[in-house]
Amino acid sequence: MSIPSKYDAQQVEQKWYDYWMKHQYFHSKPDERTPYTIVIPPPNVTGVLHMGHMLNNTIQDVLIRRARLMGRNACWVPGTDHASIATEAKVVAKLKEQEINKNDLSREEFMSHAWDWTNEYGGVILNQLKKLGCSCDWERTKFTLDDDMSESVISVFVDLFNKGLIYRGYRMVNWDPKAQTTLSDEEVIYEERQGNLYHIEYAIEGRDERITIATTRPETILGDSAICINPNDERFYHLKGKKAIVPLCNRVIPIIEDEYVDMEFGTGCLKVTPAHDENDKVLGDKHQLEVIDIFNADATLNSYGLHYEGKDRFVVRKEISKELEAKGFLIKIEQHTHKVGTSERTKVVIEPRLSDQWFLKMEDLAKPALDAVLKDETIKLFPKKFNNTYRHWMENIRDWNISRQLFWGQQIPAYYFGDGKDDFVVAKTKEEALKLAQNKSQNSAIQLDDLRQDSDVLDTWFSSWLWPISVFDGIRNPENEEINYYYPTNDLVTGPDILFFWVARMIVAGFEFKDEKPFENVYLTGLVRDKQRRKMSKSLGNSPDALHLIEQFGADGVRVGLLLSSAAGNDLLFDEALCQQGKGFGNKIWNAFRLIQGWEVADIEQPKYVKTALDWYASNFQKVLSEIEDHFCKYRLSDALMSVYKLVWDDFCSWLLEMIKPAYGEAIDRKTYHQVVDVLEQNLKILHPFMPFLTEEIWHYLKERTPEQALIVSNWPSSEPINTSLLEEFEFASEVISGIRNLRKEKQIPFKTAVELHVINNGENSKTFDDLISKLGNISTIKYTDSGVDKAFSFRVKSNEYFMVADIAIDLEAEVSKLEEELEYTKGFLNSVRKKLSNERFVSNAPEQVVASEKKKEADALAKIETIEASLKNLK
RNA sequence: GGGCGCGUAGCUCAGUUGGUUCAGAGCACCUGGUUUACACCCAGGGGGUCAGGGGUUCGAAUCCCUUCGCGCCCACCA
Repeated sequence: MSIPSKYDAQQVEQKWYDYWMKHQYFHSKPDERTPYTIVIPPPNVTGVLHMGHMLNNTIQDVLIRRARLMGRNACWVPGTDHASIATEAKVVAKLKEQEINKNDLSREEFMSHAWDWTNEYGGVILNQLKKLGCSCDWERTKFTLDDDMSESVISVFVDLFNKGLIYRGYRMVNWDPKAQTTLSDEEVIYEERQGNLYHIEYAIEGRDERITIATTRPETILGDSAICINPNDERFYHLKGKKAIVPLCNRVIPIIEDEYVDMEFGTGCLKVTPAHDENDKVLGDKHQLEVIDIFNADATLNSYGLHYEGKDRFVVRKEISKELEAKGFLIKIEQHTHKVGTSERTKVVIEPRLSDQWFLKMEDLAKPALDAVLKDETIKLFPKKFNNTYRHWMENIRDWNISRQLFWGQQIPAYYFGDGKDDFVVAKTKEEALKLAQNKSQNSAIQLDDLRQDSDVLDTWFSSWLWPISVFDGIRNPENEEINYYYPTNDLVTGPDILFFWVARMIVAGFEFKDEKPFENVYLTGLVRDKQRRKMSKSLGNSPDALHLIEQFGADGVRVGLLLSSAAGNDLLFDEALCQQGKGFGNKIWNAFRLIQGWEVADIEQPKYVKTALDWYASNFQKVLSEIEDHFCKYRLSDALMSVYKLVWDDFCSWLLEMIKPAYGEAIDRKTYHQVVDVLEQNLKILHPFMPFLTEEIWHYLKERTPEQALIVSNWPSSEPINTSLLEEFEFASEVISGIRNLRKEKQIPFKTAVELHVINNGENSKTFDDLISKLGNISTIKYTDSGVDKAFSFRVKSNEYFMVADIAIDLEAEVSKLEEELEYTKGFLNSVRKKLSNERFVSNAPEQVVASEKKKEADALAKIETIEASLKNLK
């Protein structure tokens, strides 16, 4: 088999992905093995792969591939989310291009357009994940609007309603006037904006006096139902019980008293507009004020808006302030910065609005979810710092507004049979609803056609909070084999931005519907940013094209590039150079493999030093392997990768292969060859989760393999005892080799020139590595002596002294001054150690170990001084 | 306004309970090296008052106080 000198990622990656798929290595079904399960955070069905997905899914694939190698039954469930408001917004925009207005369409017509869109663009993102190498069980692909998924959602709604946890309420909600739907609190983004504080005068009824209020929203005066003062405010004592007149509309409203009013802020009195402000609503309820809604659904003014009817709220704000000014009501405009709520999806300013909505009571549901993370710690967040954020949210949780005035989603299974407030029933099907309605109304004449289903759909998170359960059909069939086997899942990998939206709610759902946590560990990745720390976003255009990156660097290269700097929870500053580094690493591995494959193998004897080298590497491998395990346990994937990187690049390539590689033109003995191949195979196994394609390719070049012997389903290396003293001996030997290299460089003795090495051995090292020192340092012979060597270059490792004897003139003076410098430094060092040791408080207070180590330093320094002085004597 | 976190080499970050992993890693940079797997390489090297100040301690990047700078989350101040 001829081996290409260049690794062709494009072709190789496609080949192995097809191969894995063909042999169903991504597919999982319950068996006797321990499961390892991940459910994908379902991306928006119409989304395209961006850097965040790349990072997130690379991490999941690393975890799942490692678990598979460790003998677990690895199951990674993929899927997509219908993302109600986001997708609906896209469909609306697309329809607009075709000059179709959403409002002109029936629900059925709109849904048909939306499904067309979904069928056309949906799943593109999943195919892109395949390019990245993601080993998802594609046979399990789910969509949150699949029939079975929707059934689960509806069944959960009915269940919670019957438990009294879902209720219908006329409440102040966040209204998105563009999408014309409500939003949950979490979908509202508060932005600091420069605004105005308008001071407006209201006449007092029956008196020649005015009262001044301050507001940021002058247009809402048309909805005022009271003026409120603090009962303790002396300035307004005389106005208690009086009435005020709203400018322009001349409505007479009461002046009420409430301690809620901050006497310090603004003018110390405020206008109350119950329909358009949450706090005002509270005041309104308390004082039984009239609720006057002045807006239409699109935030234009309605008939209460007088001559402003039909105009947009912001237009009115400008115009009304001018009118107020002209008529002498506006007395002052102050600059004022305040936070404005905006829609996460449409970016428009949210309007607080009173409307009928569906809510889920959260307080009791949140309790087990809170304890699981913070008290029992049966669910662990990585990094742990998110525990605080989680606590804060869960302890201050508010009822969840789950209804949305959209089409794209599961329609709320509430059916109205009359005009009364309570004339509705909740049921899984219309048929069931009919029976309930007949019962409730005591009217058996009600027909199917008389039932009107609620026109709202459910919040998209109301389906995704069931994801870890519903993908295994655990809602509809709570005792099915799959849910019992795969649930709870193991790791969840997602961004901290949806910790509340999704993660917390999944935990709530897990305890409520399965009486069990949905996952054990939550790995929260950072946000991917560009080099200037800006978020990657479509609008900034700073997000590299994911597929293009894969074309450029190969999926393996991109995976490595992403993982090299992505400590959990830290933002990742993405730089293409990292992918280049990843690709370079692949090249390095490829060439190491080519080197080994290129050796001529002969039936000759194995040199003695080979065993030493291989034994050392075996122990070193074990040491690094345990480091890697440790990193994985802590979800420190970039550290794990860095350990593998250094193991393969430095230890395997730079040390081991250099140690055992035959001299130019010579063959390698058969035994060594096979042993090195074994070592390479062990390396490939731990590399595989990070670089699946390259490793599988080499794996099959090394040996003829059946599909059952593919790397993806091989086994993670087992842990073996470590020979620590051998590792220490190598450590010492490597310092000797560095010493030789340094001297060679310094004295310009080329590697080709063999030199002798004379050693004064003060008992520090063994001779185990001498052959290897000779090989890597090109030393003709190593001689052990008692006395220094005349006219030779020298260096020291610990207390040993090494003399390099070469046929090269020595600059005596330079050598002497170098030694003297070293002597001086060592003496200074000795001094500082002795100073410490003569400090009685140090000796009596510091632990024995520390004192002992200081004493050792002292002894070493003394020995070193002695050898340097001896050398100096030799030179002079 | 409240809470959390961060500031260590040019860059991105490690650094667990104060003491041999204590001043580190990768990248970048500098010097030398190419008929002998790989210049996507090899060998070597420089570089940090651990944000500033104060304190506790025999000993502080690590603990405490404080100043400065940055980030995130939460909150109804009209």
